[in-house]
Amino acid sequence: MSAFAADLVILTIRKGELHVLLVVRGIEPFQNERALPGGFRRQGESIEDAAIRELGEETGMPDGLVALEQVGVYSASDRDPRGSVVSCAFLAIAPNLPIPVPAQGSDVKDAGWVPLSKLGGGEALAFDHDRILRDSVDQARDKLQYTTIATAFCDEEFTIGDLREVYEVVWGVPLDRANFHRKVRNATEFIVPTGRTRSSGGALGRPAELYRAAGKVSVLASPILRGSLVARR
Amino acid sequence: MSAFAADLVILTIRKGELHVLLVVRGIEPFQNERALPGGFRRQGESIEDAAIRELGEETGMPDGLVALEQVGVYSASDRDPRGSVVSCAFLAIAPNLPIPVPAQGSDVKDAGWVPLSKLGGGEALAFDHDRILRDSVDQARDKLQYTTIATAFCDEEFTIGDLREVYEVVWGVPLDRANFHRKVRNATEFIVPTGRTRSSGGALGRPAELYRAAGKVSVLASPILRGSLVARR
DNA sequence: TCAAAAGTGTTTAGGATACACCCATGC
DNA sequence: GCATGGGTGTATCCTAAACACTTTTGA
Repeated sequence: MSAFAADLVILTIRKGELHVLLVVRGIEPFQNERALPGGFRRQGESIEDAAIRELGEETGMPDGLVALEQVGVYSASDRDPRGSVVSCAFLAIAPNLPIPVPAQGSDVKDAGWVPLSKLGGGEALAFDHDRILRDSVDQARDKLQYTTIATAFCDEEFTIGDLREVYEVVWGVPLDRANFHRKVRNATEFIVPTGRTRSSGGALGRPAELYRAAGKVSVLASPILRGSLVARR
Repeated sequence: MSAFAADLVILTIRKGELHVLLVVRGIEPFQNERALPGGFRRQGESIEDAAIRELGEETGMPDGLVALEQVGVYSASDRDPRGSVVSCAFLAIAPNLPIPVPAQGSDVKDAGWVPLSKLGGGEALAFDHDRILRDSVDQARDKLQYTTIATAFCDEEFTIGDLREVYEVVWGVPLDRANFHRKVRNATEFIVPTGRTRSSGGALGRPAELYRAAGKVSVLASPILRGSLVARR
């Protein structure tokens, strides 16, 4: 039997740490084990449609909440004990996502945000999902450098501080505040000012200017180099 | 009916121009029209295995001749008139490839190298292969900037002039010879000298030092910026 | 000895770096 | 006022850019 599935790596930042959305499987194989959300494609569905549908069923995330990006296809013949299952992995990075709630009658028992630091090494997930998760996070780290994908981690409107937090959390290094500000401010086709500032929010200090993404995710003419913006002290 | 296929975008440089490997289909749908090589996955095969097998059958390229890289999955429900066919697209870039020869009994009538310049816009290829080709070439152009993939376009041993030709042909711009030389020579984890020089080859002038790739294709710490190396005159 | 291609030197300009220093707000 | 985070100024350093120059071969 040959089947086609989608698996999703949904990343978000919570309390200054990178989290991934995981489910606990309610059925065999790998019952009661943790896995990435995902499932089988149905007739007439594109694989992207299947991914969005499964995300909604298994975690309650509404359609259109996140933009999906393909990571790759996983088709090793031994990746699923049920037989030949080809899976397409998708990556999404989004801010302030709600606590997931599996739909009644779905194949999962539970769903929740798990900090990546709590998954260190080892065989933590079902199927080849450890590998898929690692590839996806690597892709996210690389893409921060040379694309404008970081804006997808933020709200519609965001401050440069919000954007910097994305880089710091995903890269795991502190960046120089002043130089980061200038770098992204001067980059073309990255962020555009809205003219508003963030008045409320409980944050201390001077209100920050608000920006929005300049357009679709694109390749940066001048990359945000990881090595060079790291703060020394 | 749902089926899973692989399509291949094989690029090479011939006479200073970027060429793609195309076939003429021998069966319906799109009989007698040009398409990318590719075909259906068989039981127990990974999708990569299927891609390599089809490449051999349809164009006579031996196994292991090229390293394949995933481009993406194409699964729109109307992309194939036969019904629901999910295709995974692969990209390979390689030097000095032979003239293709379709195997007897394969589904293609002919195979050959076609310069990209002869395909300008329009609906030149079967299925959604125009789209797949465009996405693949875009990916190759971007990856030249921030990965060491250009070495995959060259032979096992190559000169810096060979490497520069890859950039110039794929990007379609002339680069400053001297600055390109220093940039790639000083980049870490890109190229390593072999100590030999290229004596023969019919080329005029001083023999060039030979290099080989430093390792697997990786992300460059300092990207080869397209805009900045372009020669002005 | 001449043309052709490889490789190196050198000046200059612009951007990155590492800070120091102001600005605006809540308490 | 003062702590906190946002924003700007600036001296220094480093690399990219432009192009002249030298080296090594074949004819």
